[in-house]
Amino acid sequence: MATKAVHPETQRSKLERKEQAILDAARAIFVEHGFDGARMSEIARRAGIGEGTIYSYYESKAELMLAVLQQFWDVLTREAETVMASTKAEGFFDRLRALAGYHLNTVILNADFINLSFALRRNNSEVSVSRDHLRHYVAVFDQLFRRGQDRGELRRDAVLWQARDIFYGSLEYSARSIEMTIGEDRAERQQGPVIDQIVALFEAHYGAVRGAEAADSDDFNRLSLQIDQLDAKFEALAKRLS
Amino acid sequence: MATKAVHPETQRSKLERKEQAILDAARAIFVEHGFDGARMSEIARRAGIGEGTIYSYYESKAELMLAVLQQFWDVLTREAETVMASTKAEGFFDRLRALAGYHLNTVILNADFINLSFALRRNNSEVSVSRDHLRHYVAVFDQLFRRGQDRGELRRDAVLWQARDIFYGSLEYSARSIEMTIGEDRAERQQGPVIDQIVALFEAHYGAVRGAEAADSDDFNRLSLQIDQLDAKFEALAKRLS
Amino acid sequence: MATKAVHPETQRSKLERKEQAILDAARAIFVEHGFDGARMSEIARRAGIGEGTIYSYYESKAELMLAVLQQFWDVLTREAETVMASTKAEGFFDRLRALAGYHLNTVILNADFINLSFALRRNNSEVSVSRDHLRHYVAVFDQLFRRGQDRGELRRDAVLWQARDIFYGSLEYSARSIEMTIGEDRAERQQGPVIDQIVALFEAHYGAVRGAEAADSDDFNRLSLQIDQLDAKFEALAKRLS
Amino acid sequence: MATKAVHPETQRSKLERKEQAILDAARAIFVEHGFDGARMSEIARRAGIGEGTIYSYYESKAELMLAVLQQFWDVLTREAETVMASTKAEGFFDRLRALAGYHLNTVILNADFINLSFALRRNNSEVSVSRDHLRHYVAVFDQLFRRGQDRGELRRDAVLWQARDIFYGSLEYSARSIEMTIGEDRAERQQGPVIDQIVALFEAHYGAVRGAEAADSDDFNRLSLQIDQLDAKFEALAKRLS
DNA sequence: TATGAATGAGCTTTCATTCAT
DNA sequence: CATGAATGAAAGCTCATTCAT
Repeated sequence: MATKAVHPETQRSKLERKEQAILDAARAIFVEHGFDGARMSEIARRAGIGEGTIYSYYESKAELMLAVLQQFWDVLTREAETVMASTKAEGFFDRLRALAGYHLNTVILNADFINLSFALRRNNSEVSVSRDHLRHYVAVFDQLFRRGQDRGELRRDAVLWQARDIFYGSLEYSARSIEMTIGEDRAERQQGPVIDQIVALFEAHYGAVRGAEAADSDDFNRLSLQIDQLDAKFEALAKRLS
Repeated sequence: MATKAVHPETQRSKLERKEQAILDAARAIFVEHGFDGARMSEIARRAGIGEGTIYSYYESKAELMLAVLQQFWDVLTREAETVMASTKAEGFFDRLRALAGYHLNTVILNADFINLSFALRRNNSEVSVSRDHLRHYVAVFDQLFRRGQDRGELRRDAVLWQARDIFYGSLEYSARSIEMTIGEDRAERQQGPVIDQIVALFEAHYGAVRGAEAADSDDFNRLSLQIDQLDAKFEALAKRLS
Repeated sequence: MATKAVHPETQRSKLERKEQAILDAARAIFVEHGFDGARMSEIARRAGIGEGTIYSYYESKAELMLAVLQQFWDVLTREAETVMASTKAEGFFDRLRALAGYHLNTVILNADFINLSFALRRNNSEVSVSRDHLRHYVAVFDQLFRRGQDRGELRRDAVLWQARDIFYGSLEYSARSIEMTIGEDRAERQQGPVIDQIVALFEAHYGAVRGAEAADSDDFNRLSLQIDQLDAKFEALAKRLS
Repeated sequence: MATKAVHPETQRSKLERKEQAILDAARAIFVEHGFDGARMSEIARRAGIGEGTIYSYYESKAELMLAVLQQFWDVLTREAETVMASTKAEGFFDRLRALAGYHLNTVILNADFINLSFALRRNNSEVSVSRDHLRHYVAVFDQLFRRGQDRGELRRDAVLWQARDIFYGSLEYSARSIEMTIGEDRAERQQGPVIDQIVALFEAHYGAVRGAEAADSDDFNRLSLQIDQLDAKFEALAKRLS
């Protein structure tokens, strides 16, 4: 009886293992040679299967690439969400630090593939990654940022997409610098200062005005408040329209 | 005698014109189809010459690509230097604003080619751009930043490469967002807020701690920024309505 | 006991049913896509069996094709013989009419397969139909013709193979014309005139020279033929009008 | 000066020679292995050129096949017309004999290619010969036959397409028989009797009733005349409608 | 015996590069 | 130098056939 139950299980898991082997091999070869430069035969050899076998899993080279991209971004998104979920700190900047840490590390480790991923967005019409993957991934930041605004830790007038570009743009360029500057092993040591920098920058720029020294509100502050209120009205309007 | 002197001049300029035609055609085709997707025959046709002729200027497709990249970054660097040279303002943040404006605009206009340029860094071993081009280009920022520190406008403890990554990373990601969000013509309007944002961010984070006399200016700047943000939201709203 | 006796019977018939399913599926697919265009996997799917199973019945694609051809011509021959056996008329021309009717109808119904069958004779060395099938099939005509000569209904000096070629050649080309000209359902109506034509032609050309008593019949036949022709023209006219 | 005039001439004729070499090689290989079985590399080798060169003359294998078919039928049609034009005899049956002789000989010599040509009509959707080639070719017969009717040598009530099928069908089957029966060299000797046969057959069956013995018109003939008149009316009607 | 996943030889087609003119 | 016809290596993909289950 057990045999009967286990058998299909084994079959399926074997297929899944093979499929994953193909994906892994494909990713490695794609990263190494780019999409056009990668040869299906080499992917097959690396996956330890025959050339034709790939085509019973994926209809074409382009579709294989798509599957690799899909899985990559799915995993990334899930991990980022896990990191957020398992961060105990409640404050925005602590959580931002956690996210920045995860992202920077990930970008450094997967720099080549992320680069390839972006490159395909432009050139290759058939493999163009649906931007949804990326959008889904950065949604983690978006959620965190909005929550920070709701909690009063961040300025109400901050524009989300600008903050997002600053966050991810800075981190990605920093990742490249870290990669380039150093060999592989010391890369981690450099990440601390970069993250501190980014978080500090967000604190300085996007942090809500706090404490007494800011409280000696004069005309300027009143104006600022009025603008904030206007801003809130806008947001409400925008929401009603969408 | 004049003839003898002029003739080679004409010859040379004719050759140079042809070479430039090849480079222009190559860049257009490379951008449109990527490196592997571009056909030498199409480049030749676009340049108005025979297929074989290209090979008397460049030894191979890879070398042609290299030449295109070379020229592109050289022009960019020279333009950036010109922008800096022709900016009359002496203060760091004003000059930074000028540089940011130039860079953002350039990145938006040449987004596809810059992307291709980066893509080749990884994938294609034979066309990998020597990083020197880029290093040369960002030297403009480096020089500006160091001068800011020397003049006492920036904190002495700021780490140059981190600041540089934040500057270029933020701008590049913002450029992508602007591109994606908007059609072509209104892109310029969006650039203002983004630049304000970046400059304000540098001011807040890297600006040397100053006395009370700067407070007024600070408040003004913050208000200005808030208004800019509102403006950006307006634009977005207007777009959604159209 | 009954079980024991019946069981192998069932087994055998099951196998035979499966084999026939393969042959039927193969014929359909071969006709639809030609020999090279047909895929074994599609034949298997259509036969409702696994891909590999075909190979326990036929060693290769070529052999399967051969079996299909074999069966096809065997069935044709057997049917033609049955038609001859069940024709009560004794006179040559009546029997010829019966054979012509059967052949024309068969060729129309199996036009595509017969075409494929002929095509393979030339092209594909491994599937070349042994000409014996065909020879066996046309033997029905040969026998009939010789009997006609023996009975004194046909000229003694007629050359058998020439007559045979005229008979089958005319019918096959007529079948093509009928196919092309008309949709499917009305094809049968057109067959009458064609058969009349051929039979009349054999009568006029191969018929033994007879006495006056045949003259009446001859005239009748000619009138009948003329009317048939008119009928054919009617049909054509009717079609053009619809 | 001569050089200038001759040079392009040479160029063009060289290209044309190469193109013809490709067509010849293609025809040979297609005949030998069928459309699917033929390899482009073998065609190239036989034409004495590189593999890729074919593709600067024909876009694909299918198009090459089409060109071969095109040329083949064009040549055949032109030759048949030439034969008809150079036949001095005016009588229908003499001219028919000339056409039959040409056709039979041609079919024997090109049997394999004609077979392939027919085979493609069914199977291969992309190479299906437009039936216009064939229609154009048989138009020679059609014209001849109609002229025979006009001249009163042939029955008015004869149906053209039936006569055509009998003519070409008989000849083609006869050609096959001749081929099969004999080696190559003696084939010609066999052609005489076959042609005599066919012409005699047309004379007996389609020849207009002549001479006095047919003139003792009785009721039958009157009926026949009436039918002929009916037929003429029909023809007029059909013409008015088209 | 039946299955269908796996195989890999072999196909057409593309295109950077060469070279006779 | 300029040309573009010719080249042929190389790649993606198909499918008859095999074989472990």
